[in-house]
Amino acid sequence: MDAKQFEKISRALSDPHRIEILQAFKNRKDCLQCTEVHDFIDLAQPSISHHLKQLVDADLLLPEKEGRNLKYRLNEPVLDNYIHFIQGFKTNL
Amino acid sequence: MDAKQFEKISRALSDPHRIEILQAFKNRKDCLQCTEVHDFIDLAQPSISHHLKQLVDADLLLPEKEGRNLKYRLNEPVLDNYIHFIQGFKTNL
DNA sequence: TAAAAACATCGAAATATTTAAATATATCTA
DNA sequence: TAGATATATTTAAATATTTCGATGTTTTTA
Repeated sequence: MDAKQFEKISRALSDPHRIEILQAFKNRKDCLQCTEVHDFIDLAQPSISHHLKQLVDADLLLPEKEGRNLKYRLNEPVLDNYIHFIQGFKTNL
Repeated sequence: MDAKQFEKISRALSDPHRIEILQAFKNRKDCLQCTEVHDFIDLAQPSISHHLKQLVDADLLLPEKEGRNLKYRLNEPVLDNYIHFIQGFKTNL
């Protein structure tokens, strides 16, 4: 992961609603539906669409179209790479 | 770490100059001086002061005053807590 | 003590982000 | 096929962030 991607992911992680969306994966076997997000976040539909787009653009969520619905999977390898980048800040001498 | 602190740290990490500052710790035994930052980042002094403040406010850097100089240490425990918060996004079922 | 050095703060301009209303598109169902 | 449902896009307003010049504070040094 390069610094540019790290920056983009960090920005995606720097909003309370987007954090809430990601936390919704904690108690879930796999996917999250767009509509479900609407249930637990008090924002207008275009705003939720905007936030999900940020997360997808940062490669944190992988969208899967199912008819007129959209399901999202968490991109765990990218999370791991992000964590690895942070570990690199640490002094190793 | 709560979501609010996670958000603040993420925001602190979402700027190319601040990432560059943190990366400077990689090849360093311990501290980083304010003046040194000025050497490798092409920004006016108030801008660098602003970015360092963001990092200190996010608790990522610990400032230590030494006369008229300021030294910074990386707050590794906070980095670890931040990483732990991210791990919590992962599905654990 | 006067000047220099290191860092912070204020104020303002440029730019980016968040939000929602209005509207568009795609898909499903009756 | 008409209407309903799910999601995206456009536009605009409100707010936040980044940057720098000017200036202030503190500490060192000549």
